[in-house]
Amino acid sequence: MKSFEIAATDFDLALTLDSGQTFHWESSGAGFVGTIGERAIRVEQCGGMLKVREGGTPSPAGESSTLPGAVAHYFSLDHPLKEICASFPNDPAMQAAVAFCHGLRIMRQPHWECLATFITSSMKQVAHIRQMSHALRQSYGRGAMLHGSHVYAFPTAQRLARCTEDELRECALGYRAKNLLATARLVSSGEVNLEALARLRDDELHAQLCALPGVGPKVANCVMLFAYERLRAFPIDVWIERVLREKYFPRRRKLSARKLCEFSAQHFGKHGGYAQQYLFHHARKTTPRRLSPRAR
DNA sequence: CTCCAGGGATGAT
DNA sequence: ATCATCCATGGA
Repeated sequence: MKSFEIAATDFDLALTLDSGQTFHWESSGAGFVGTIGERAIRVEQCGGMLKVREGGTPSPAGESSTLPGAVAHYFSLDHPLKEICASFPNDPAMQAAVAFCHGLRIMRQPHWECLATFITSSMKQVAHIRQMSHALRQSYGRGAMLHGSHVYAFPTAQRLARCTEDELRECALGYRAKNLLATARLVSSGEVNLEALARLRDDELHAQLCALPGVGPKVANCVMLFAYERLRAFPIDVWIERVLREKYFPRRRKLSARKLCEFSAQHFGKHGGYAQQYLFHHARKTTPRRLSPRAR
């Protein structure tokens, strides 16, 4: 059981983990428990420091990197956040989002874990995506012990490829099960090499990801941004589309999705993905939830 | 009960 | 090339 601290300035752990880019970290007292790849981790922020503990069974393959290095890499503590924010356009919506999201970093997630999770994300709220992620992990992921409780890694493509569609449906995936299974088999067979895709240019990577079952432009951009460190990638979901239309094109009818995509690509610059994440999280956390029918 | 969610695949214009 | 429809599931 290893334990240590690392410095983390301009970083807000809770904000980052709650921003809708990863879906498996759970609160544990003042900290969080989850996995970084195959490693079971507890991490707690104390000012500018991260207290980290690694739990349970070491991974069978053995991790090549040191744990402090893996944590710093996973949370992208090396990203120059001030420079990134300074590159954003200077408009009111963006300023409000930046003020709201201080310390939010775009993480570097494992390729397969991120791809598989976002395949399950279509037409699902964040809470539902978390449920599906946990179900897949508990059913098919490798378990480890941490603080006397079980922590599960995300299942490998090889493991999911051996499942039936019905088995995946038991994790409440619905129609997404078919796509996840098909993509898992492509990755498992080696027909698609997710690590090799990292060498491609942005447009080529986007095209290759969109060729996978269950992956369209939006999911491809999420995977590019959250797993391949393509900080220009700008996923447009229902929230961001709403923000763009309301804040950047008020009372303009007939604005195609194509035009919104072109606008966001040119307006938000080389770190557009960061800008997108700030706008997304700000909108999601400040938009009042609809009253329940019962309350009215 | 209804409405909607970090969409994508498919088939019709 | 754009547009409509369907797809399962569960919170609010």
